Amino acid sequence: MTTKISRPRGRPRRFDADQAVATAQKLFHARGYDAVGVADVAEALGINPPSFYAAFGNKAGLYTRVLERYAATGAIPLQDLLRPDRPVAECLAALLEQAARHYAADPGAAGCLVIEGSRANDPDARQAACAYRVAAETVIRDFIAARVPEEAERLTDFVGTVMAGLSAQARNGHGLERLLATARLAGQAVAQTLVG
Amino acid sequence: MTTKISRPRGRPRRFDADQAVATAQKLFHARGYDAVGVADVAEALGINPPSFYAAFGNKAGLYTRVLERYAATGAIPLQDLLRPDRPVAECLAALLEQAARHYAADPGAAGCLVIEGSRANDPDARQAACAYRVAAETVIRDFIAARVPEEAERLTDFVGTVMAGLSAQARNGHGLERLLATARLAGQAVAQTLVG
DNA sequence: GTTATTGTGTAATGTACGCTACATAATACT
DNA sequence: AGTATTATGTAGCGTACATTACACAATAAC
Repeated sequence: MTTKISRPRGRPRRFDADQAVATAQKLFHARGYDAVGVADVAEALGINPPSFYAAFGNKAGLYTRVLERYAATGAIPLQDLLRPDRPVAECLAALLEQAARHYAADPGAAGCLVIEGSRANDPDARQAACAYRVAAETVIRDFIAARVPEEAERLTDFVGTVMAGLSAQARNGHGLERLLATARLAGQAVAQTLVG
Repeated sequence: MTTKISRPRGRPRRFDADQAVATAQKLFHARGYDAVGVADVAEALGINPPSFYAAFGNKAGLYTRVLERYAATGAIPLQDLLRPDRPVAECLAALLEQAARHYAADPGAAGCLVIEGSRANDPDARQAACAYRVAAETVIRDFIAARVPEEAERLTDFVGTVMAGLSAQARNGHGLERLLATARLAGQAVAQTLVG
């Protein structure tokens, strides 16, 4: 007995929607939301625009699917890095290091999908990406506030700023070594703050 | 005897080109290169597209004029901040603080014109902005290398990353206080590096 | 005054993009 | 077999944008 529910009614799709989202994610990550056209996505999937719109509604709809997939599979695992049983400074330093590795991992990508998506010209896409960015910031802020409440705002802003900077520098061509060196320096700053 | 050279030949312009560049700078700074259309600029200037193209060639041509003006009048004065007679850490901290103040100064603006322009979708505009960004990085790197050569690469990357992050956070709505707090924390990290 | 030169205004062109109308194909249900 | 349902393919619509053709206006040189 497999998990396959009885086949749906009409003509079957010629393409897999989840794989389409994965392909679109690569495109959006490499070129940014605005620079990727629906025609580009359709061509990459080997389908025509109507099939695309029947499956995803519109371009922004596809993007929300991409963001969901990124959050679920591709994003930095905040919950694993920000552990209540380890020093706050250690966790934040690990987060910054992980960000550096993450942004340098895929040479075809350009920074963080969410951070860069927050700058899209399309209002719908921008708001969708911003929501994920704010959510991530909230997780970080809450983590810090539970342990060092008086530094939560300042450290959250600092970490967020450095991550945005790392994403930008990854887009500017910085490789793993340079990003990592920058992230470690920032991590030391966090540690210094939490000691003083 | 004024500086006015003899009037040019044909019909005089109805608008002042330099003031037009200033107006366009505001638009580009507030909305970004891609989001500002030629029609927007023309409307803001009270002229029609042909007058615009006669004066500036094309949209990218106007943008190069805007960048020149920004570098000459609106940008952060690197030469004043990076002084050979003061400690390197002090200068870099002052630079970061100045960046925070700069990006928060105009609520209508969105970050650094050059840094944000480096992300434009239009290749011509992007390359033009990137050239200014690279030039600024070179000034910073040379300044550090003349005093602390072994840290020049690392500190330049760190300062550049934080500035890019500050510009992004300014776009995200961070005000002067938050940007300044972040910049000061980063400045302390620089000082810490140059002591250790 | 005439002519050459330069800017302006109207109106349009070409192109790229998001999106869709419509006829047709492929499948499940009866 | 027949019908309802869903997807596909062709082809196109509407819009926004950068850019320009062309006739006309304003000025300097002669």
